[in-house]
Amino acid sequence: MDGRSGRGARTRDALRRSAFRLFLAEGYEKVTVARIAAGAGVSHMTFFRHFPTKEDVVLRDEYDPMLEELVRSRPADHPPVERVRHAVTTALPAVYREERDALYLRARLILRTPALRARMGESAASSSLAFERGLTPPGEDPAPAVRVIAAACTAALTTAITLWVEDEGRAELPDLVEDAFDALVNAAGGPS
Amino acid sequence: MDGRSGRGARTRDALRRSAFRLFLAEGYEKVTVARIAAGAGVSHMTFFRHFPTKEDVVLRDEYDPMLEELVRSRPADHPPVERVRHAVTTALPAVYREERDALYLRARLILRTPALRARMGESAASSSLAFERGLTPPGEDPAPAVRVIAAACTAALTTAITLWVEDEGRAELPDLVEDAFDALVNAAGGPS
DNA sequence: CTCACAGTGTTAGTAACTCACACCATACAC
DNA sequence: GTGTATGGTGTGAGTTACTAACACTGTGAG
Repeated sequence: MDGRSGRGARTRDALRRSAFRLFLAEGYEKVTVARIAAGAGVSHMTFFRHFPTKEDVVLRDEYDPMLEELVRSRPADHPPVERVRHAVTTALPAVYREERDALYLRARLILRTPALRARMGESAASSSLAFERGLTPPGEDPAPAVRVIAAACTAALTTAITLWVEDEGRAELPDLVEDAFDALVNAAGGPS
Repeated sequence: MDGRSGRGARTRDALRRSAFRLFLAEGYEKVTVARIAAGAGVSHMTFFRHFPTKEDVVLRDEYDPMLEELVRSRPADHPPVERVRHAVTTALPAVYREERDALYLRARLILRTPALRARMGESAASSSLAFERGLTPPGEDPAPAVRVIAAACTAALTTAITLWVEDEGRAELPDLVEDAFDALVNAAGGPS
């Protein structure tokens, strides 16, 4: 049981905290898994029992199920992009108010570390899957068009986060996300 | 000079061929870099001089500059998605006729190998950059909206390839790409 | 108390990658 | 020819992410 309560979850959190503390202080590459584990008072094997790879400490997040539910909860006759957009703009501000700094530092760490940036596509794919599922009635397979749209929405979201980090966090992420979805919706007809 | 002629390019190609032969026969994970190198008659160090990682033998491609040029060559007052779409639907059929099988086997290998799938986002990012550049006048920085659109087009393209492989290559990739761009363009207003 | 079991530690691997440095082949000067 | 750059390659030793096998411990149920 690798669940979310009990001793397991506590060392898991300790490992994550130890990892971020070290990564932010010294950079991802300079920190070995052994030191992360030592910082959490466990051995390197325990690290790998909780996170399949070093990259996963940073990349894994838990937002997907929430996003899927939020998308599903919008009326099915609304345009799919709007369903996704509404889900995101509903969920984001709450998270954003609570953990803006942590969110920014994490995004910056990912985008500035080649090894992490390289594996970002995987997180994106998993968000995309959540959108696909939210847009599809339970039991059915997502239609090809739905998969394209889900992937495009994910691309918009990822681009917004990238712009946020390039801007060094001065702009407000929810605004950038709004702009990104606007750009996506206007893509077909609008001028360059 | 790691260019495209001379002894360097020859061993580079030999390494790529050796790698694909072994990967397709035994699977990506079972094959070590040392064996790839041996198959090309060189040492493992030579492998890493030509490809920074094992994954790069499969993931690196050379289409980006061509795509950028094709996008740029379309009139700048056309909608950006159409410029990208035209570039892709122009370039793809030629490549497709010549190397359909190689293309399919490569795509399948990537999508079915976790380590390669995980790093697909990196290739996607590089195609996206090519689109951004093609959509932006030289010397200028790509506008945020352009970056969203480029990323969305890349997502459409990637989704089409994924569907092609899931379909086991029965459908024609150019058709799937057309459908994916249709879905993208109709995303804003169309029904679910 | 005992038993079950999840969580952890130890040890010993494999394989991807890096570094330092020496070697060789082609090419061009003289 | 002989020298001499230079790009490509080999050797060998090292670091680190990750895996496998197996033994240990603490906690909770009966």
